[in-house]
Amino acid sequence: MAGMTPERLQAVPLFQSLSIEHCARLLDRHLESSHAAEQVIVMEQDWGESLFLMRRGMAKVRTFTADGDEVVMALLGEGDVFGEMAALDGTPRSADVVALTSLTVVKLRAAPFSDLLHHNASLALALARLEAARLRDMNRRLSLQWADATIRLLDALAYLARYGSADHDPQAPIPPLAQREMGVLAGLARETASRTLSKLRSRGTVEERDGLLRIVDLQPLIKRGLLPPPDRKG
Amino acid sequence: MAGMTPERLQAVPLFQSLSIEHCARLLDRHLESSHAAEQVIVMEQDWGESLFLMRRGMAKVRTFTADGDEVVMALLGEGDVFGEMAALDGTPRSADVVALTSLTVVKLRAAPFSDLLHHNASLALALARLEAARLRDMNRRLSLQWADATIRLLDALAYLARYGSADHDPQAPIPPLAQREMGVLAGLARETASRTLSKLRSRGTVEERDGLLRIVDLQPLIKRGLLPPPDRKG
DNA sequence: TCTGAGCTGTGAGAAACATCACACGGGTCG
DNA sequence: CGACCCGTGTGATGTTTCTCACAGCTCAGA
Repeated sequence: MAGMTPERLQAVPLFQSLSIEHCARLLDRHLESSHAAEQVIVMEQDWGESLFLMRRGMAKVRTFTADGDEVVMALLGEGDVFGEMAALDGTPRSADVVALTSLTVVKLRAAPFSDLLHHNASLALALARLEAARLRDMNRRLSLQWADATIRLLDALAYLARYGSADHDPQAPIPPLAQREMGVLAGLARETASRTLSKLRSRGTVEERDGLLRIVDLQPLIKRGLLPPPDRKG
Repeated sequence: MAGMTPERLQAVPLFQSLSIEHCARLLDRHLESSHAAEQVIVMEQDWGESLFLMRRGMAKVRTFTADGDEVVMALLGEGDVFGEMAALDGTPRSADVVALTSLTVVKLRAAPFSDLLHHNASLALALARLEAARLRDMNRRLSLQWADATIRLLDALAYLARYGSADHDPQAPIPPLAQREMGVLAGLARETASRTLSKLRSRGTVEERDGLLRIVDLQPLIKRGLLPPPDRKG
């Protein structure tokens, strides 16, 4: 994949309202780097100076609770921007970002972004919309607290599928992850994830082909309002 | 309490960057209304046309899961703005707002707010910051999924205290709520909330005076990173 | 080819909560 | 005043999930 260009930056939803010149300014002294799965990309102390753009691949934002349990706060996929909250209000963040697949990220300087935010209402508005979308997603995840293991795992799989595919398709094939990863994402013990996955497979709700998992039947999620009903395009 | 004025609107954090004239414009044809505890203030279908400001009191934003369990997505206190997400992107919201205490809200028209957002970078930026702050709060609540009943309830109480007091003090006295309410907020059955509350009382972690609950010992929350350590002001 | 590490499947038991059930007490409204 | 409603405390029991334990498998490297 070729390097980052202002045109490619402008294609990112958050930056769509910016001129090419502004995009070029944001790319001043940027860094592009690739990482293997399981590598830690951003650590706690790195937040604040930079803004990141996922160029390719998938990652998770995670923290640990006081007693050492891992909590996944969000997934990041192609085109996602992160680190913008620290740039917004300077609050140090107690989370780090870890690659789930091999991936490429672009690291931008926070200062010019911050400057632009103060002068460009469209950019600030796009950012507010982005945060609002994330908030909606969190609301959805919060309501999963009351769901059983089956739904939680299925939702986690759909979540992985959406962030793993460029078009956010919940039925896209899911990159091979250890059951421990899926468990953490769904808030389940590894053993429970294993048993639940077997059940989903035997029911035909999910399917494994060439080592890739795919959700066959989205109905259980749609019924619970965890996914919008499928588009009926004319 | 007297009616709403542009000056009072400007005192709200979100609107601090606006001129008095702009604030006055936002107040064009606003409505102010009072509600008793447990009244539904905004219903699902009301979202989108209006922007709301909590003038006095406390409310909850709630939904129901597919199998009828209530989920509290957020609390709202004095000075909080809500309904802004629907105004931002027009997405209908599947939640309603219910008074927890007697309260007063101001209903503003979404259109002038939306106009202003497109032209005023400071306002849009303030909104983005607001959403980011809410996102942080949600991250915190998500990590509670792994905590036991005691911590969950204690956190819910601190949450109530902060939104019930003007200065966001987690040790402020908590308005009298039914155990069912506390349970819902903490994600616990009513009986579990009752038993857990007894335990907290007998341990001296919380205290009841004049029918008001108050958290005496914040340490359990601070230890788990659910509250920032107390300020040491000079 | 052997070895060890890490992942997976699965059983058995423990733990934490939910659920059901019911007694008690304080209001309110006839 | 008495019947009733609603909230509370608390026992008993049920369910779900976690935890511990272990065996089989695959793959990388000596």
